Formats: sequence, structure tokens, C-alpha cells
Amino acid sequence: MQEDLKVLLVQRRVAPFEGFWSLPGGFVKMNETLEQAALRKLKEKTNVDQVYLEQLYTFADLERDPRARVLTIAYYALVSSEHFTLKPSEAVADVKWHSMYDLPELAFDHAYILDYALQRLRNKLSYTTVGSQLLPEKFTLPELCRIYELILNREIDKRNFRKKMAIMDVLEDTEETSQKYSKKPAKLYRFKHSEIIELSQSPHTIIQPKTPRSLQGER
Amino acid sequence: MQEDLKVLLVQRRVAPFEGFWSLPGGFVKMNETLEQAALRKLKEKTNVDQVYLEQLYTFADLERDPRARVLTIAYYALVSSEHFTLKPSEAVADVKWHSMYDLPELAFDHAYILDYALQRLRNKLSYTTVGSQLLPEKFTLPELCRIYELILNREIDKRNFRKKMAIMDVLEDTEETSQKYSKKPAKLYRFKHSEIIELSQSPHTIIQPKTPRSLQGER
DNA sequence: CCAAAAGTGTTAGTGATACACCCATGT
DNA sequence: ACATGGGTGTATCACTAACACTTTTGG
Repeated sequence: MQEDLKVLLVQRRVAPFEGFWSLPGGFVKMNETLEQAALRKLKEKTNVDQVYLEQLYTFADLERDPRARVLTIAYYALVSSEHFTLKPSEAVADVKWHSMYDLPELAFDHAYILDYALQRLRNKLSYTTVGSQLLPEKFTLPELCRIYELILNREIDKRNFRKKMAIMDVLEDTEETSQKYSKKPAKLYRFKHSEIIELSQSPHTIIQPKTPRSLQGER
Repeated sequence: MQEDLKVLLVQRRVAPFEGFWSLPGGFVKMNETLEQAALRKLKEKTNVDQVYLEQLYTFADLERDPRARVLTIAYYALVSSEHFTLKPSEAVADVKWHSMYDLPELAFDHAYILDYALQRLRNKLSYTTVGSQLLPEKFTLPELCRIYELILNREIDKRNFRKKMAIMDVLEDTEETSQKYSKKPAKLYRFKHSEIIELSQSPHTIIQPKTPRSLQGER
């Protein structure tokens, strides 16, 4: 359990930014959706198949690319720590996983984009079950806790973490155990729902009455 | 203080969706930013100047427009309840403010986009000071509270609301009062910061230690 | 003096955080 | 028997939500 939060980067073979690492990307075809385009590009570099994909933001400043005006509609995917074969396509010198916390200098505005993505992911972590995408179907609570620690980049108290998970009520006990990381067997869990769930809690919000009343009749 | 949450719609003059109401929009020029394009289009219909603009999402499904594949990078702006002169441009039959809670049938996927925008706005309301954009510089607490009620579409307890605002510590007392909506004078406040502030609280998150400790050295 | 909106405090419940020891197993 | 990571409970504090009366003014 000494993993890391990683991002897949490709090394550019051509100018501009020749030799720099950058986010994988490419052009959207006229009759494919943005999601299809993102998946296609991802597949060119990995053999990833089922992934969580989310639109991040559209970056479109005029000077992003010295050659021409380029709009980037950025998506991010989360894949669990299983192994994928990386296959550099011909346009690219290399493909590699890099630690999010130890990045090389990136081409274009990609460092900014990555930073934006990390913030988004951290936010999502607190009110959804995105974390589920970074583990195999069955996992132990210490493993899940570790995912949170890696993304949030700080220690989490395991007792509080377990309590929180219990309250959220999103996990179910498989009857199995794992001894992957310890001699004492750890219970294996899975997420009750395969999709990503939004947790409805009442945090930090402006006043959420228990029994909402209608305001102004019709509305 | 019997206002409403409104959205600016334009009525289409031409097919497809002739006669339907739709969100104002247009094409981005080759050498303007998305924000500039959004502002330009907004200015064609109103005389709005200083506005809060935020990128919402990029909608790009293949069948959004029957004529061709169109990508829409949606932005939303918030303007305070002051009056703007609306000026329909020639491509458009009419321009009008519509209640968000009483919309006509909209062209394309614009109903979906609006719904998405409302959700975003509601979320932002709870952890930022976006509300400030919908009022003039100086305002009373009941007015601000009303903005929250309109956006969230539910009643808010005014005592709790005042307490919350006090804790957030984003308002400052002007020495003035207003009797616009009542005989008893209400104190006028203004936001301490003219920009929109993100409130750092600890809601609903997974465990935020008061004094964060470093995890794994360097990170 | 009446109507109308502004303004004000307290209590109970829930969720967040901090914290230390025992347990099951493999070696 | 010991080393390693898994698993557990409690007390404090902060925030949320519910709730009703007094104050200031204009008419």
C-alpha cells in the first residue's frame, strides 16, 4: 500500500515544446461526441476501457498554443491501480505515469489544467463516491482510506474515516478478506452502487430546513 | 421586495425552433476569448457592462442542432436587479426577462442548460459570495436574504441567516439605512471584497484536521 | 394606535475532530 | 514472542435548525 496518485503524460516528439511532457489529447472528429474523442485518445495510449470520464473545463485563451488558436475541452478519467500496457503512438516519444506530486515541466498550459483537475477531484471526493474509481471492485477500508489520503495529500484518522463511511452508507461487506498488506486479514468491501453517488448532506450550506416548505405557492 | 429570479431569453426569428425562446448566444471569433465573445453577445442584447461571468459547461452532443454539429461553451452572468434597456438585435424577434420558475418551452437543449446553470448557482451560493452580484453595492440584510430565497427557492429563517452572515464575516456596515421596503429603517451593508470570495469552512468533507500535518515528507 | 417589516437569543441536535489501545495473523 | 497493520469508542466542540417577541417608523 505504498502507492501514489499518478497522471498519464505523453512526451512530445515535435515542436513546439519538443521533448516536454504534456497531457494526452487530440482533435475531436466531426461526428463523435467529446466523450468518444476523449476515450479514443485514451485508448491510443493505454488499453483502458471502462473509465469514469468527466468534463473538466474548456480552456481557450488566445495564446495557449504558439501555432494557432486552440480550444481544449479537457476531460479527466480515473482508473484503478491495475496495470495497463502503455503504448506510445507514433506522434509521441513516450508515455508514462508521473506522480501528481512530482511533475516535470509541462508543455502549453497543461500544468495549470492539471492543477485545476486536482482541485476538482479533491472537491468531488468530499461529496461523491469518485474514490471508488481508483480501486478494484473489492477493497479494504485501509485501501480506500489511502486513496483519500493520496488525493487530499494529508493524513486521515482511520477511526473517523470508518465512522464517516458507515454514516454515508455506501459500502457493503463482501464476506471475503484480504491479507495483501498485512498479516491480519482485512475485510473486503464493495460500493453498493456501481455509479458515482452524490451524497446529500447539509454542510456549510445556508440553512437547509428538515422539512422544506413551499415558498410562494406555485414554485 | 417582491422580485423574482430571472433569465434573459431571446425569441428566435428563424428556423429551426422559429418563435421559440432560447438562450442568447453566437459564434466565437477567431481572435477573441470565450469571455469576450460572451460579453459581446450579451451587449448586443442589453447594455450590461460589468458582470460576473462564469463558464458553465461545454455542451457538444451530436444532435443538439438539427442543422449541423454545434459545440456550445455556455457561460452565465449575474446582474443585479437594476434596469437594463433590452435591445433585440436583427436576428431575433424579441428579448425578454423570464422567471426561472415559469419558463416557456425552450429551443434546442436550452432547458437542460438552464437547469444545469441553476444547480451550479445554487451550489456556488453555499460556499462563495456570488449572491453579491445580484444586488447593488449597498443593500440591506433582508434584501440579501431574499436573494438567497429566490435562488434556493425556499424560505430561510432570517435569524439564522443573519447569524451566518456574521460568522462568514464578509459584510461591512455602511452607516446608512434604507426604507425602501419598510417603514422601519434597515441598515445598509456592502461586501467587504468586491470580488467573489470562496469561504473556507469544513463541511461535509472527509476529515479536515485543524492543523494539517505533512504527509510523506515532500508533498 | 395600528400595520409592516427590521431586528434580536437560546436551545437541542448533529456532525467533526482528536485521541490510544487491543486484535489477528505470519514469521 | 514479536512485529505489522487491522480494527474499535468516547469526549469535546462547532455548526445547524427551530422557534417568538420587541422595535422603529409612516400613515
